[in-house]
Amino acid sequence: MGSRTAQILFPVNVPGAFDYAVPDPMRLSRGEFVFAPIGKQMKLGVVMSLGEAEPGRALKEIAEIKATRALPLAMLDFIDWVARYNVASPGQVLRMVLRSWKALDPSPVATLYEPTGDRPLNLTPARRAALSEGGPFPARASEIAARAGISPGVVKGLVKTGLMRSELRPVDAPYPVPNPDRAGRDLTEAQSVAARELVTQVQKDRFSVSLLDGVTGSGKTEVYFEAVAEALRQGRQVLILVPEIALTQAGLARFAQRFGAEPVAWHSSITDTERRRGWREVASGRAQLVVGARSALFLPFAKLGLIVVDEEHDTSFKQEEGVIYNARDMSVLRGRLEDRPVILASATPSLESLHNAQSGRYAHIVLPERPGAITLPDIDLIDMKVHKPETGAFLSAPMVQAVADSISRGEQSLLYMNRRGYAPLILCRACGERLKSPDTDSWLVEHRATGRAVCHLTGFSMRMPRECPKCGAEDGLTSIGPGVERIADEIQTHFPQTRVEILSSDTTATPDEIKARLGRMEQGEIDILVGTQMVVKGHNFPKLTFVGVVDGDLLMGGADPRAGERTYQTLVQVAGRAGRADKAGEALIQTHHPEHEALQALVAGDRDLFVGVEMAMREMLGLPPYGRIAAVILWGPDLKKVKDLAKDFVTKAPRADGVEILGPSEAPIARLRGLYRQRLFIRADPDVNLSKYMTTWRAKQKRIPTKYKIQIDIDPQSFM
DNA sequence: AGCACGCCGACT
DNA sequence: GTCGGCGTGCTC
Repeated sequence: MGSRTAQILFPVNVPGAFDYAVPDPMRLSRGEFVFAPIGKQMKLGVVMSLGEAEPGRALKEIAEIKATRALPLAMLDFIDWVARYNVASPGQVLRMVLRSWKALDPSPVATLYEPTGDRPLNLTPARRAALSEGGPFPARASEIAARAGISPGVVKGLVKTGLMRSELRPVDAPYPVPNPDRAGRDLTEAQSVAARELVTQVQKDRFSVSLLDGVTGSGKTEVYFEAVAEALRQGRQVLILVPEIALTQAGLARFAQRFGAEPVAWHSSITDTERRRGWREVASGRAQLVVGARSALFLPFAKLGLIVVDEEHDTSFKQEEGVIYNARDMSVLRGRLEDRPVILASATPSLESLHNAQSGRYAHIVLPERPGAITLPDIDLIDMKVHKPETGAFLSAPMVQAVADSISRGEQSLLYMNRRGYAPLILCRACGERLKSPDTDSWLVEHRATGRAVCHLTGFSMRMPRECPKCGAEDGLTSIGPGVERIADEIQTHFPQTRVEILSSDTTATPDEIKARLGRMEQGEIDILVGTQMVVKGHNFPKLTFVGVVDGDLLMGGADPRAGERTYQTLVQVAGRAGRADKAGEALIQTHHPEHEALQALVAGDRDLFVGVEMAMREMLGLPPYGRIAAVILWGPDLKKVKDLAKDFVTKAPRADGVEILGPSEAPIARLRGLYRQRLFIRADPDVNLSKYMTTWRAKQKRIPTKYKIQIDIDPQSFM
């Protein structure tokens, strides 16, 4: 008779799950949480699978089953697949799933107090205050005390007199239930057709991917809301992934408006309490609507009905640290494992998704522009080789003129400059020294507002020095190049009477400040807004009619094969800010490369033109979506050792047809936080299983010193 | 991820 | 002499 075993996965970075003996009376199922001895400690792990013991192999015994809800089985598969696809250990993936350990325990309870409603007689002032000003009830004694300006002891005293009652309540209350049948906005005929198609996919009750492709103002959100409503009607849960930047109160409000209940908001900076509550409510199946950043994909949904990835092209879906993954791609994977539909929505879809739509793997649902809706502005290019600004200036004459025209019409302008601070480079005229971060190969950016020199990669900052730290020359330091602060200065000198403000993460650190500034913009209290990436999303300003892109070339060049695509996507979004219902706005883009196809397509308003040219180029080079890429970054404290490690690692590459290896070479950021970085590139034909290839490759590398790391990035988005 | 083991320098 | 620094290796 064979005894039973279980494979237990621990949330630690070991290659896989460990085998344990299941003690005889224990009833155990997959997904359950158990305590088991590992080394000298007792750890919490998850039962991945059950089996029969092979004779003659001594195994330790599982100690105990934890009394908590088991992980859904689809989640176990998902953990395994995510690990394999991204060349990570399943333990690391489990650790992402278990970000909130406390969620496995029952909710903590709090004592809440409320008035019994008995007629108060002869009350002391403190007691009267507690009853009249302590509300809303029920509440904690400390909350009532704070509101009434009394001490918590008074509240407890009222319980003794019978004027208040106390009650133990779980701290983690259920979320309000969304109502799918609240009326949404009226849909046009084209929108209804698209919505019906998506609803049909939800009703089919199995895996499918739909690319919802519609320009700004085509009502994408309203259309996918219909599919969300259908999944909610089925009593299932819906996950909507949005870029981190969209997770503001304003961003969440539209979900609350449509479904009459605040959704679960999930992102990296929610409090522990919210995280615990959200995790538990999602795991129980009670929380129905989750709006979150990429990490929400690892929540243990009990009955997932639909996943929506909004702005699917957005680069913030790529996790760049720890387990490196792309939440958009992992959404499709999860949809497949759960056998549920996935919707990818975008005004500027990624070439990967477009390719999948064209080849029929995804349903392609195209929304036409809505008549009477916000229309895209007229877009023109300014050739900076022709319209050179004066030395030290960055705005060309046509750009300044366009702002002047907008001001004279009493309208607003937006200048887009995706660089924080005043100047990206501080140079010594005397000796040529460029100010750098002490342990990182990146220039310090001058921030004039705070008088500091800042490293944008590491956060290092110092007081802006008066003399050159190298040669000591006084007043030799010069600011080279523009940032938002400098552009704001420049435009202000052109128009001293206008109200110019900056919107960047430096000038507006808190959500309240952002809200306030956007509010002033909406109210027309700002004439010219100079902003970074922060201005791109959402917000429509009715009086904004001109958008100027200060540097249309910023994203081009370098090793990034998606630079053209991202330039196009960003500029469409930025230019779209100037859209108006009654008349088209205007957008001007300053560039040194007016011939670039991304810019030409933008001017022509012809996305297909750009996509066609870009696809042809990708196909010729065998790049995504016509091939696969991976990156390897090797880093450590000693330059020579990192170089040797990289060379040695390359010699271990398995032989395979259709795989090319480039490098090793110095990474663009050659030194980061004191660590030297070398980089490899791998390009493979589409039929190569690149994840498997990289796994085999890494297995050939024996252990390396702990201070050295080999990081594998499947389908890299960042090329630094 | 922990935890132990082991090999080096600064104290009682 | 030993206390403890952290670099290295292992956990079914």
